[in-house]
Amino acid sequence: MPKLLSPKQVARAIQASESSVKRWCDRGDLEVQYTAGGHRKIPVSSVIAFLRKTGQALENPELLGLPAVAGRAHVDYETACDALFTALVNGKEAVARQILTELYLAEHSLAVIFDRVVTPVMIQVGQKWQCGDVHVFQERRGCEILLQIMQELRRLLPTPPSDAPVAIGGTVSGDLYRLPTAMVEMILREQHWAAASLGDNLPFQTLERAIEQYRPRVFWLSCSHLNDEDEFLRQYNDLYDTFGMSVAFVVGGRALKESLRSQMRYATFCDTMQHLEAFVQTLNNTASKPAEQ
Amino acid sequence: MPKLLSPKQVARAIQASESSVKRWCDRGDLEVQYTAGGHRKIPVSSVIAFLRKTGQALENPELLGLPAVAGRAHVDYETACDALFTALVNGKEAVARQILTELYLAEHSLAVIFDRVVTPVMIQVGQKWQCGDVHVFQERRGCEILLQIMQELRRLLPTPPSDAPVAIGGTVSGDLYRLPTAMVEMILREQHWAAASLGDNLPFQTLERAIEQYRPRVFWLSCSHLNDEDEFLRQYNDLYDTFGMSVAFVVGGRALKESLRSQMRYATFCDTMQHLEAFVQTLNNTASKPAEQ
DNA sequence: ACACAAAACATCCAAAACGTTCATTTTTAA
DNA sequence: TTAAAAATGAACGTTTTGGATGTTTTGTGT
Repeated sequence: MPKLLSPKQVARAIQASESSVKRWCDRGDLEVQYTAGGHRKIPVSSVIAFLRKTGQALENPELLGLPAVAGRAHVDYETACDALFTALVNGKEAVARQILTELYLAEHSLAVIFDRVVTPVMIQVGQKWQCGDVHVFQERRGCEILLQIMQELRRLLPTPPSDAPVAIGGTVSGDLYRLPTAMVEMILREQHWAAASLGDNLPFQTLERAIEQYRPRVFWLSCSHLNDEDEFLRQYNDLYDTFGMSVAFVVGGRALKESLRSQMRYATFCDTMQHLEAFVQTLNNTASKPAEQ
Repeated sequence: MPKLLSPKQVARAIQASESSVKRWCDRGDLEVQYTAGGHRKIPVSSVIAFLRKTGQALENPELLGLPAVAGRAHVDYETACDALFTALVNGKEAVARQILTELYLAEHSLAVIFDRVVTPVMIQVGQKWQCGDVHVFQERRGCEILLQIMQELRRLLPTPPSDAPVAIGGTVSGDLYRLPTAMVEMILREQHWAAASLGDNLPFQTLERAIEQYRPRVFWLSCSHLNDEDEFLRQYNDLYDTFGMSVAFVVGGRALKESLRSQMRYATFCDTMQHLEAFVQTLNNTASKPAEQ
C-alpha cells in the first residue's frame, strides 16, 4: 500500500492545513518527490523525519496508510527484539516505549509489530523464565510495561464511529495472559471496529451473557493456557451452538493445538495478528456497511 | 475534535490572555510543540496538567472537548459515584473518562478521587455482582476501562527524576485485583517516587528476587484476596525478616483483617490511598534527599 | 483511447500567531 | 504602608497559516 502520500493526507495526519504542508515542502522542511505532472509525493519516512525534527506529535497516524508489510529493509526486527527484551527484563519502561514508538512510526502496521517483535519477545521471556534465566517478577513487570505502552498507542488509534461494528472478546477462566487479547482489541480498533476487551479469566457463563448484551459481529477468544481442555471444548462448543450462527467466532492462541482445533468450530483461527487483520479487512470489504478506508 | 490547540484557544478555555499563555509556554509551564513556521501548538493533555499544577479552574471546558461541568467549584462525590458505576457496568468508556477527568481537574489529590469515588464504585460493583445484579463480564470490562483511564492520567504525572527513591510492589499469588496496585503506583509517582508496579499474582519467591534486584526504599503489597491466610502469613513474615530492616513494607487491602494484621509486621498499614499519600509525604520530608514538593 | 470526476496545483489574501514592548495590576518584602 | 519585584494583558509591526480561487494533473471506467 502507499508509501507516498499526498499533501492532503499528510495535512490530516499531522493536523495542519494542506497549504502549510505544501509550503513546507517548497521550503525544504519536508523532503518531497514529484510526479511527471508536478504533483507532490511525500514519503512516509519524510513525514517521520519532519515530525522528529520539529518535535511534533503524530495526531492521526491511521491516515498515514495501512500495512507496509513487504520487507522494509529499514527496520531491523532482530535488533528491535533484542533491545526490547533487554529493556523489559530490566524494567526500563522509557527504553521500551521508545523502541515501540519508533517501530510504530516506521512500520505503521500494529499487526506486524505485534507478530514480529512483541510476540517473539514475550515467547523468549517465557523460555528464559522456564530455564530460570528470567524471574517471574521480570516477566510480570515486562507485561505491565508492554500493556502500558500499548494503551498509549491505543489512544493514537481512531476512535470508532458510533455506527462501527462491535467486537468483544477476552480469555477464559484460568488464562491470565492479557497481552494477546489487548493486541486483538487494538488490531480491531485500527480497522475501525468498536472493539472492547472484556479482560482475562472470564467464565464461559459470563461470556454468554456478554454476547447477549453486546450483540457483537465478532467475538474473539484468546487461549494461551487451558486448565482443562475437555471442559473447555465442551463449554466452547456449547457457546458456539448458541451464537455461532449470528456472531463470527475468532479464536487463537498457542493453547489451541491442532488436536483441539479439529474439535472446534469457528469463523477463523488466527495464528498471528496479521491473520486477524486480514480476516477483519475481509469482513470490512464484504460488509453491507463497510468501514471506510 | 482537535487534540492540538493554539494559544488563543487555550487562553479562551482557561480565561487568561493570549500573552500569558505564550509566556507560560516559553517558560516551560505549558508543554508545547511547534509548527515548522514556529507557531505554538498545545496538546489538550498539557493544558490539563497545567491547570492541575497551578490549581486554576477551567472556565470553558467545552473548548477542550471536555464536559461542560469540568473545573466547576465543588464536586458531588455521590453523583459522581452513581454516574461512574452506571458508565462502567454499561461499558461506556468515554463517559467514565469524562467523569474522572472532570474530577481530576477539580480535585487536588488523586488519593481523594481513588478513595471517595473509584474504590467505592468498585466495591459497589463487587456487591451487586454477588447478588447477581452485575455480571462478571461487566465487572471485568469495568476494570479494563478504569485501568485504561488511569494509565492516561498516569501520563500527566511528573516523570520521576533519575535520583528518585524507588518503590515496587504488587499483589501476591491468587490475588488478581490489579486496580489497587495500579492506584498505589500512581499515588507514589505523584509524590515523585520512581514507583513500578510488578503486577498481580506474584509468588513470594519472586518478590524476594525483585526486592534484591530493585533495592527499593518502599515495598508495597496489596491484598484484596488471599487463597490461604496461614501460608500468606508464613511467607510474608519470612520476607519481612529478610528485608524489613532495609525496606519500608507498606501493606493494605481488605483481605488483611485485624486478626491477620496483628500477626504481621510492617512500616505502615494503609486503609486508604490518602493514608498512603500521607505516609509517603512523611518519608519525603524526613528523607536525607527529599523530593521537592 | 477518450471523457469525466476527483484530486492536486499555484496564487492570493484575510485571519491568526509571532516576538517585542510597555502600561497596569498583583504579590512580596521591607 | 510603602517600595520593589513579578506577573499580567494590551498594542504593535511582522510572519505564518489556512481557506478560496480557477487551472492542471491523475486515475478510472467505458
